[in-house]
Amino acid sequence: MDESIQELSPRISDCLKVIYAMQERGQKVSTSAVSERLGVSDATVTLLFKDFAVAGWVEHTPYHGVHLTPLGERKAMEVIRHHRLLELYLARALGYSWDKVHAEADKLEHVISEEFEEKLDALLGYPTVDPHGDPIPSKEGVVSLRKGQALTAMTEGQSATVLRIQDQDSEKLCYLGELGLYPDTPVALVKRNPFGGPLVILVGSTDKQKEQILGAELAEHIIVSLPE
Amino acid sequence: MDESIQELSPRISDCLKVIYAMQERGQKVSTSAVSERLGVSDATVTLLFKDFAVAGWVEHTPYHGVHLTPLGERKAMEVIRHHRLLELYLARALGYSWDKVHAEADKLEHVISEEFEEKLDALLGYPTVDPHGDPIPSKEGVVSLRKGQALTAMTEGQSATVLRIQDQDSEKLCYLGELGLYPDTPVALVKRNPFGGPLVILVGSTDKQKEQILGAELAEHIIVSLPE
DNA sequence: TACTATTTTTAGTAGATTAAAAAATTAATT
DNA sequence: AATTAATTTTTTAATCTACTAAAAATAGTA
Repeated sequence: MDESIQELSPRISDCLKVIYAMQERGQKVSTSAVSERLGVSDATVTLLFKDFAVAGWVEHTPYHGVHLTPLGERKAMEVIRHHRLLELYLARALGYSWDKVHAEADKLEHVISEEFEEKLDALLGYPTVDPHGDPIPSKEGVVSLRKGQALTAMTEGQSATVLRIQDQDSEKLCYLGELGLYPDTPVALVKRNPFGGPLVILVGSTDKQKEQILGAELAEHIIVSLPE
Repeated sequence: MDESIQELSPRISDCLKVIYAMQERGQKVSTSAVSERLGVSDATVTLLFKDFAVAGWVEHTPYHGVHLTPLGERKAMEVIRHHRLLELYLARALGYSWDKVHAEADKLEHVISEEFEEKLDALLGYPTVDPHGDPIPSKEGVVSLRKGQALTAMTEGQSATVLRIQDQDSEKLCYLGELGLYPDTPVALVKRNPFGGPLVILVGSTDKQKEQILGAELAEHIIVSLPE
């Protein structure tokens, strides 16, 4: 009767996550970009795109990639909610460092029940952001997007607060942690070197600020919010 | 080079668990008995038995089933340790009722990392029994078996303590919970009716005992320890 | 128009599973 | 004991799913 996808296999939910993440950053969601991120062949992604289109999760324009439909976005939200709730739980309740939560959550998210999710949610006090500052969608699939901009877009002398880190690479996160660059940390831009050169920033609250140098590559993935 | 099984797929670890559980109860581990418990065909189990034999986990006598080698027992212990640690964690930390922990642990046990296991272990204070009274093997695969006997083997008038419940059926556990029959609960046998009839028992410590009637079928799976 | 990139299609591989056939075991009957 | 019947297990051949390499189609570009 129903030809569409019923249960979300790990591959399917991973693919949904990738599509959503790319779309969120305003990138074109092409076959090759997704295949590279998932570590599978292009052919596999083409087939996934077709299945997703049949399920009504994406609009698929052959040779031009996909973009999520409202239904697909809801599906993606379910997956991302599981993932981010788990990340926060691992960090808070089990003492995981923030650079390790992603990999563990990636495995757990495929098997936890709705009941498990609800218990986590309650235990964490119905949180709205994960350890990287990424918003946790509500049960209904609503995200409270906090407006921000890349650290690289700040003007010299400006102050702001770290909102989120859009990178899940363990080593990079580990390094940023050493610099003290966690969500909710105050930062100020001292100097931006030309030609995509490194930034000089002040990290921490005014009483114990520390000057740090940060490559533009990394800074691009640090989202900050300016005070009104 | 190495033909033997490297990573434990869910099917493989589930099969190991079933073999161990049957062997622990002194039952013959036959193809059909295992296939029924796993919900797969006999042919599948025959193939699994062969793989296990090649890996050195079981002695396989064709047409006569398998029994675990010391190596196989160690492998089974790893799987069971994961499972029982998770069960206890779900009950203690997330407030799961004891009749629900089994199903959730069954899914989680296949994906958790060694680091996750260690964090659970430490957080729970290096426990030795799970919510059903089943022993949690140590990291080295050692189980501290507490001697006991089925409730049905008690003599009338005798007192004892519930040691473990050898049943993972959610509904049965739920019912036993209503009767107050948890591990460490004192019980006394008042009367055993003939021909496998129901037992009359006293449940709870002497100040607030309650008389209950219990079918022999259920009582067979309740293991108690007699005082010295 | 021709060349390069990317994407899709096609045909086929590999792993897990099973239905059905064949073999072995067990139990019953003579 | 020998024979038959019933049961269980194993083998075989085939299916189904997820995946990919290579070929074909399409899009973008000089």
